[in-house]
Amino acid sequence: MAAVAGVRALLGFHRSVTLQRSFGNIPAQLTSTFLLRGLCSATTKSNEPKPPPVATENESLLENLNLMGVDVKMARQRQPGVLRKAFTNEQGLAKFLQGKGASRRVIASIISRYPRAITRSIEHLEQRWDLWRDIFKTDGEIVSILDRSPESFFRSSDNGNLQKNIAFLTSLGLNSKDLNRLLTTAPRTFSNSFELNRQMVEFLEDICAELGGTNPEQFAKYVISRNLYILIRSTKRVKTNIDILRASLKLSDSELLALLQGPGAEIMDLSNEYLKKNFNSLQQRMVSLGCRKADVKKLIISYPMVLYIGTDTLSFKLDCLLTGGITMKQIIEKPKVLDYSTQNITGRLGELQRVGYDFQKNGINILDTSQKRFDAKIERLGASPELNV
DNA sequence: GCGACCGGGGTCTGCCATCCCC
DNA sequence: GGGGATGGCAGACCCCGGTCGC
Repeated sequence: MAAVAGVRALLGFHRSVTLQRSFGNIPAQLTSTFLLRGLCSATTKSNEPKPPPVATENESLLENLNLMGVDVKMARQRQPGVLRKAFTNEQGLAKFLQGKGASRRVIASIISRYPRAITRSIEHLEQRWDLWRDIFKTDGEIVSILDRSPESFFRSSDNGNLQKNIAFLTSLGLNSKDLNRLLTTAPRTFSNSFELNRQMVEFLEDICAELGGTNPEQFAKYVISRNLYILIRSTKRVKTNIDILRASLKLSDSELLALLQGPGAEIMDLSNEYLKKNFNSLQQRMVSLGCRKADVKKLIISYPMVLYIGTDTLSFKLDCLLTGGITMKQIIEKPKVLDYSTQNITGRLGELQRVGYDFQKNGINILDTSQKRFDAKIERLGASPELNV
């Protein structure tokens, strides 16, 4: 047993120092094969080097990962094949990320959640990092995204594709600030194949042209900058949503175009079923409150984000507002009040009730203000109660 | 000074299915 | 057949402040 432990320790040492130092331009597989076979042969008293069994996990790799604080159970669950590989670069990866400012905890978490990260060579990592640094000012920003979404950085081994994506998105007129926001918010966009991103952009341009728009390129750019998740959705999903909106609201081409190149861009990526469910639920509720279908259309066109709110949340918000003395007509005229959290709405209604605020006389705009402005208003109302009635 | 209107910013991954290559 | 690469899906808001007109 002691001998085995010694070999593992030696193997780990070799893996972490000798081997990784030269990982750069040499394919990971070749480098590790040599070392592993050499060690195995030295401990089995056999002249025939034996490769590790194909279907079993690499013991020294498991040991290394455990020492690094990796959740091996999670890694096994996510990508079991990686643990069976004889040739990996976990120490090289760790060293690389440490050099970029990642903590031990972050590195372990990254590998636990996306084990394939340890199959990337140093050369690949350096290239990819440099490409990301074209968009971010500091290494720290990239580390925080890796911590959040390791898959976005490590899933693709094609740096050329990443380069193409950056060039393509830049060619759309997206500036460095837009790219920064895009990569921060929806990093998966940059791991998409260039072709997939191009298809979505072309799809958006086609939609604009079909609806009679005069500037498809501008339209696509607008939609992307307004909805940063659009490029990680399928064209099928977006198309279905557009069809749902058109049919449900009975929109003309120009009305639909205006909606999509306005606030409607933000709901184009919702799941199709969710969008339908929320629309039906909203319509049902509004009709039951005596609204006409035209009112539903008016509300959605002026505030499409109402379809983003889950049915239960929306129902609760409406209940709060209605029982607080606000009418449905007021909500339709001023739907942005639904933008605020239920907690915020209930809190403000309570405050306003306390000072005797009259919504019929003063309207409901007070609910759509920043907390600072709201507090200042409450203070004034408290000092001069006659203003409320 | 105040209210109304409006735009913008933060946040948003982990998993499964499929295809393809070795 | 195994594993890598990639496509696609579900999940489901909140808040702030600039500007302008009165």
